[in-house]
Amino acid sequence: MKDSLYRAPKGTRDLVWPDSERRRSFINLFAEISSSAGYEEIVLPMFEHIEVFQRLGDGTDVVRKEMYDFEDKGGRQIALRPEQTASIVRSYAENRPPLPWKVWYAGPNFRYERAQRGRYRQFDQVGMEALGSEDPYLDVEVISVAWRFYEALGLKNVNLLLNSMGTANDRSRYIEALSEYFANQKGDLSKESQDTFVANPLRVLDSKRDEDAQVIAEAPSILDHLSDEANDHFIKVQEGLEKLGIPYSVEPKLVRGLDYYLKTTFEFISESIDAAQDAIGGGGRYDGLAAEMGAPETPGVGFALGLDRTLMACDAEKSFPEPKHLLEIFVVDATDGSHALVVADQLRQEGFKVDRAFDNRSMKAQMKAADKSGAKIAVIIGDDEVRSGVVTIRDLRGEDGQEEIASELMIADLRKRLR
RNA sequence: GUGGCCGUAGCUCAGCCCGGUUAGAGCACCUGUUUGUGGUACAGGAUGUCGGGGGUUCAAAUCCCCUCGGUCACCCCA
Repeated sequence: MKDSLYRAPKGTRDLVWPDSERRRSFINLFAEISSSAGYEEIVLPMFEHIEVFQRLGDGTDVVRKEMYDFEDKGGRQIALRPEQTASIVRSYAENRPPLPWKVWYAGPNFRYERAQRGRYRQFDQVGMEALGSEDPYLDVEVISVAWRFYEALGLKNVNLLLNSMGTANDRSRYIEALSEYFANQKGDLSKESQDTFVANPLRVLDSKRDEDAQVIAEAPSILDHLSDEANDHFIKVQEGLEKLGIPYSVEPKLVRGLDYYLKTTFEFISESIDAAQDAIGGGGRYDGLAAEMGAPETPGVGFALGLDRTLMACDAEKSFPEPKHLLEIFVVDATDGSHALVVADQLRQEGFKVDRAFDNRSMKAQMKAADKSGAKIAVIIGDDEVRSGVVTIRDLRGEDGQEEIASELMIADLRKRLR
């Protein structure tokens, strides 16, 4: 079967229980926390016209080489979404909801790249976006929701890295200064970084290669290129975080992968993940993006968290544990299975969580199944019980206790035991 | 896209370097010891085209090539 075409495509996988349920709980928790901050859920298409994502900038790898794009039967150029911020801004431009517009989302994104642990071709993100305000405290709110979410998951070793990319003007002045610097130091850069420099000078700051460390360490800092406007904004954000007691470190070399960020950018790093993929979330402000999509100038700020990576961090920190089966009752039928059919249905209608075995297996086999199911109680029905109009109720957890109860008293008895 | 490692039963893996009887172990699964009772113990049982294709050879899980997949690192990102 391993060589078969009938398997999940490269970079994808099936989420089966308990992972499937843990994912759902994760999203539910995020929904609860973000909606308590006034964010409403938005459900977006999983694919868009490719132009929507090309707005992310052709200097980004997400656009250059990771796009899952194809032509549909109507000849449209379509791309599976590599992230959801672009779709949200597109939705904003299209629907023009009243401002401020605060939304949260959860769902899969797609990037065509080489898979490895914590990096898949289809991967889930949860995130939120707030459009319509330039208030630096909105940046703080967005960051704080992410932070409180990590806390709610029980994560302790998360670091918040903070930076500012300045205004559009600051950003391009900085890129100029950086380009000039790197152009002079070119000989000391690794070959890979020299290539990166041509495509996107900012990204050189991201290099993890030792040979680049020296050049990068001495590179000009964005913080020296901030206008008063951007600098005031940045200071307000830091003050806000301090008011909330959220620790952060300013990281002037933090360059996020998407080109649309202005002013505030941030990233959450897990210290617990023993892999290269330690960025578990990130975001920032994108005040220019709405105008690019044909809407009036509208500021925006938001973040996205990777579900898989965040759960990797949870595993490492032994927090947000896997769910347990919640089965309460297992019906064992030693006659022909018809009594289990009726009793299981009856108990389920009463609100109990009930399972049973099929195929007329031996009583021993059914008891084994009952034990493995995690049920607390076995309701046993055999010929004797049927004759006397009773059921045997056996406690599977504690000591070997079992007793016969008249059928009509079964529900009352089970309720007493389980509630 | 680049490089390293890996791919043997449902799962975790041994065997591969030094080709050669019916390819093994543990766990899980099924049956029995207990003809109506799980969790422990003991006994027994089923399961593999040794990832796929090609080659070398009298003979390939074992050697060579290609391919697919996984994994780790780079690139980049969640």
